[in-house]
Amino acid sequence: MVGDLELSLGYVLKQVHAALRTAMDEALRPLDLTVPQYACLELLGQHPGLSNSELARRAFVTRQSMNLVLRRLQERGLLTRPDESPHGRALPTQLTQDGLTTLRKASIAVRTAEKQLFSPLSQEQQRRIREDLATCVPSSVTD
Amino acid sequence: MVGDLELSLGYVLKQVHAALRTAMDEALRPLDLTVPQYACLELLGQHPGLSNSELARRAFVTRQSMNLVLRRLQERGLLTRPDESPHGRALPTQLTQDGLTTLRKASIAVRTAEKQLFSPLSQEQQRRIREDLATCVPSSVTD
DNA sequence: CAGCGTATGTCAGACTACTGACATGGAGCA
DNA sequence: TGCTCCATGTCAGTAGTCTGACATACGCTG
Repeated sequence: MVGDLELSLGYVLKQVHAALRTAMDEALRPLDLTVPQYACLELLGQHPGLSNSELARRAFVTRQSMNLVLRRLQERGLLTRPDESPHGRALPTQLTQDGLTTLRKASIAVRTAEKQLFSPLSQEQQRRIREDLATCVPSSVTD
Repeated sequence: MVGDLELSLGYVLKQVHAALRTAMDEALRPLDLTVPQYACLELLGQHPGLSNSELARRAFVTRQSMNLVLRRLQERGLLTRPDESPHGRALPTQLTQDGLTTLRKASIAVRTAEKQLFSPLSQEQQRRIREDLATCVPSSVTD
């Protein structure tokens, strides 16, 4: 009993997260992409050569789940993985030209949806929330 | 390409949400409760007599999913549903004494975990974030 | 050099949540 | 009254994610 659920930061966080998820789903549907798939592309766009495990950590899913995501995207020709590992067992992943093109479209769609969701807030408010919330994230994820 | 993912409010939101989810899972495990089950109990604690569909909406899952949650909790004797509907088809749900007891323990555990997660933020910062984020939530959910 | 611990990729099984569908009960209206 | 529309509860099938497990590859250390 938190008194009132609306007064719980956790509950409000969940509300906004759910709304964001729905908005992203709708924005990505025309591109035939799921949210995890988009997350994978976006991560690879900013950090080319990331391994399956690294992608999984940053997308907040397990290695096994990300593995399936990678396979689907590879079958669609959006990314490539080497057959042999250059070092250790990690297989560095790269976006293809098609992958980059799809990412650009998806990124615009998602950013538009996100922008609309947070439109009630000023840029200053958004910046403040982002910075404040970032301090709550364990640094192990940020590196 | 958002420039930098860390600068995307959506990504930070997802990070914090994932951290909260993990913290809640760990806090609830000793009580043998999942997050959706806890959400169900908490909602019933604050709004006794809520129907399956109402619970589903407020917990951000489908009616079908919430239906399974209710059954499990009913089998465990934490809540009761009437065999016949007093009005329409909606079956108003009530917590049992055991349900209330469990809810109290769970609520404390969750609140403690939540408190720790947001400990880097002052009360004033938490209040501000909560109010700001609340303005982004479609009012249809809040009613 | 051999052994241990750790990290990665992958396979298999179980579980959870979702989509689609159907029947039932009420409210609103011609 | 009879009809439509909507909300609810529930059943079945599907897809996604997780846990558990195993083999492999590297770094460290005695």
